[in-house]
Amino acid sequence: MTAQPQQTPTAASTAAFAVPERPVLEGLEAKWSELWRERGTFAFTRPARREQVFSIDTPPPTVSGSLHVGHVFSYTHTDLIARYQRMRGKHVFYPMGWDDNGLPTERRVQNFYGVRCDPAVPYDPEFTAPERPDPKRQVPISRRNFIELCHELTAVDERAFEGLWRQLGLSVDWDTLYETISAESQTVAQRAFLRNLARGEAYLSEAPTLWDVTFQTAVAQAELEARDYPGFYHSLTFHRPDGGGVLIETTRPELLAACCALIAHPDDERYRPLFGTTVTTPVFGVAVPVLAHPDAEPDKGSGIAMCCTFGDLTDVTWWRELRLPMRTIIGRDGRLHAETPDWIVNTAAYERIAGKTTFSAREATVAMLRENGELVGEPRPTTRMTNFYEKGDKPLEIVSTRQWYITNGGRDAALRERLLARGEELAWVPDHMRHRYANWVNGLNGDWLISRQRFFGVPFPVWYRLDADGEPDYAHPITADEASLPVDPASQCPPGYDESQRGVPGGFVGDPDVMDTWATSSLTPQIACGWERDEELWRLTFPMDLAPQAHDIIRTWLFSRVVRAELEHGELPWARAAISGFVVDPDRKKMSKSKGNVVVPSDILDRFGADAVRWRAAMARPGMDSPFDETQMKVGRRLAMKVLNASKFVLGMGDGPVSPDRIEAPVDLAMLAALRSVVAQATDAFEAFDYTPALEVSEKFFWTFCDDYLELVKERAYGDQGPDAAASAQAALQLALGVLLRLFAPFLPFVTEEVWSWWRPGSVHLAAWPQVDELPGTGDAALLDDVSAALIGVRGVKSAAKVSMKTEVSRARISGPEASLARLRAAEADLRAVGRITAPVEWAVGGEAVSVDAELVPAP
RNA sequence: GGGCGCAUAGCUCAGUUGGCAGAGCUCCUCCCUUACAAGGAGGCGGUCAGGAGUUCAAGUCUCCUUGCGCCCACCA
Repeated sequence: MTAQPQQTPTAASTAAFAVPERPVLEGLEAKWSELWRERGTFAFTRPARREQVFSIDTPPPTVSGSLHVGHVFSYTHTDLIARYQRMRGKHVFYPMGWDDNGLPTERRVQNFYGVRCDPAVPYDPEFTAPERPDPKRQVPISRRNFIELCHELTAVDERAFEGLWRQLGLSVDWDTLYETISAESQTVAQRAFLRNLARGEAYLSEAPTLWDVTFQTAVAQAELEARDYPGFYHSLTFHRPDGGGVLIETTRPELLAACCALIAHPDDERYRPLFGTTVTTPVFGVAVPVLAHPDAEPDKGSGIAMCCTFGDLTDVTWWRELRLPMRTIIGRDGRLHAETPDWIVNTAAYERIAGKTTFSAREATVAMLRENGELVGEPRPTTRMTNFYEKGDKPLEIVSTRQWYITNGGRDAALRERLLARGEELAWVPDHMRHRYANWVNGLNGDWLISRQRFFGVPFPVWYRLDADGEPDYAHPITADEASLPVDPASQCPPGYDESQRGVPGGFVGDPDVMDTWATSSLTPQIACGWERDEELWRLTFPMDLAPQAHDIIRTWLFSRVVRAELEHGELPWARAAISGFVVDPDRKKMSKSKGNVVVPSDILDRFGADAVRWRAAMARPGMDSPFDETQMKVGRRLAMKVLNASKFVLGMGDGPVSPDRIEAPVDLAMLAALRSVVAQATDAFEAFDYTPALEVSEKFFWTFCDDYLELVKERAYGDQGPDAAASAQAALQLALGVLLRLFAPFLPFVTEEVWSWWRPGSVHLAAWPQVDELPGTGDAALLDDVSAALIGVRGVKSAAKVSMKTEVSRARISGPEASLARLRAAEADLRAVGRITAPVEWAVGGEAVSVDAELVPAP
């Protein structure tokens, strides 16, 4: 934001209002965001009853990422609702959170400082990060040093985020800021976990797990992303006892050493005779059974597949349902085990792939197949969909590991039904988004894996007893007392033990893992609303009113919060979810850093101003994707500027406030009657959480107000028709402006606040949302339409003649339906003034619409 | 393959219960007018994706087709 000279509110000579000589948009963000902070304008104050509160479960942005224009839009959408509810008199509980824990932060710290966490390295209190980080050669540092760097960098990132949100004008209460890595959040996450554990909803299980070899951690189903991945089909020959061969096709020949069966469909005539027999694998000579399973697809490949532990999720199904042996060859680092497994017959062959990456092992295996004549034909290129961790760039492997899970209905039909029912109970804006939730819940294939083999996160508050051989007893974890939370089992002892017993037989060991980020952020309602920390706050804010977010995280954040609230409280965490669309590039593609089409939000805020950007955001309806287009920002900026100028004009005439009792002119009453309808429509739209029509209807009125009404009454307001006529116009103008500023306040918070400060006490954002009854209803709104039509007619004549609008009209005849003419007669004086019509208007009944015929005074 | 959404002016989008096709931007013409030239006024611009049906009447309701987007599934 560029520093701007303060606008000096110099009172105009004739007006009582503090209207600046030349109002400008520049500097309003800096001025008002600072004043709102000083005055605590958006501070949450606690009322007596829950119904007086409107509470919002703000998405905590990942501070290790960068905010893009899509964030700006969706956070603006929430702010529109927040500001409306506040003006409706609600105590708006609108916290901000920073999601700073977890793998994204670790990754950013690694890249930013050129370090990596190595738990084996001792803590170095003197450590300073490398001056010139080399991303290729990351310096190994201790866990504690690493976590310190995470805190250091997130603090910097969070200041930048806060600055952007203040510039955008989000009306959050910064005193209720939370961080997902804070001690308080850790306490909530650990407490909720211990409750889950006690109720049997959390459990430890050794099972095949989706594994990212780069980050060396397990990942959850919700974090998968299927991508196209190139590969090759290889045809391999397995050997039958009778000397014949069985042809199978695979894209992953490096898993041949992990093969534990061949599998075909039970009805497949080609392979029926083989079921129950044994074949031997090529290269490694391992005997494996030929089995039947309905998941085998006869028309895929050769119709018979090799099952390995594990190539894909189908392998896992077969392994589990057919009770096959576990033959793991890929380690957590993505390399093949260095030691030759005991099931391998041809050990010399395995030694040629031992310790290699999957890529090298594939080449070596194919070479051996070729040498043996067991490769049929040549590998054929193909592209298939492969699962990746959404933040990773290598395909996921499946390895058997011990992990913590939380039940989510993926393996429990009854729980799944309960969660589906919650999705139905929830109000969705827009409504069709509920299908995405149901779609996801119905597609779950397992419980929620929450443990990550990482460092910067919430530790599991459990320890394991070590038996006489030093083996952990995973079946009976020692849990922390709730009163002791948050705990770090890596540095604190379980109850009844001391530090000398750590890691020794008969002693204990702490759980080494941390919870996934989503496991903490699934508890944002509990964190923000003070669950078991602040009973009064909890009672006033939970369940919350609104869960705003974009549609990409319905399956993660939205669903996981429903799960945790259902398990812990047996109810929805909020009444309503409001789903924002994405900002896409002009080609309708999702914006992403890798495509280089990301628009930097601070840039557009600096160039167009926050009100203009917010205006554009508000034009994107809930759930609708919206292409980025700079020209649209200019329209918002023009509106903000118009508000400034029109307000200056309205407040600059006369001698200050004029009582609404003075309003008598039919034109004035007509304008106010039309505004009544605008207020009603805008209110209805906001009540349905549909902010776009609220803006559209207000804006449409405002432009007519400026272009027609303001022009029409200008001369009268200056006093050309006497003091009473002037008073009527001035009072109507002031009354309308007071309403319009409040209608625009949620959308254009800076410019409306600026104008409000010229003539009204307090903040427009704490003023009451306009009511229909504030405006007189005695006028005939149709008069305004007739006047607009007549004005367009007069202007049309002048425009067609290509003369100035100041050109005098010597004779004007207005024709139209009788009712319209009757209304227009009441405005004749104003019409003649704005149209520079020198003679009385001639009225001619006829036609369905108002039209104007005029003779112009020739230029001298 | 399953689910959801979208298709209206060159572009971005409105279009309530079926009742004369709209706005803004762009473009063209004009006007430096005492709130506003980062402005104002006027105008050009449509086979409502295609087809069938219901109806006095369909952009709107029903069915089909096509195209686009998103989510999920899809590693033999």
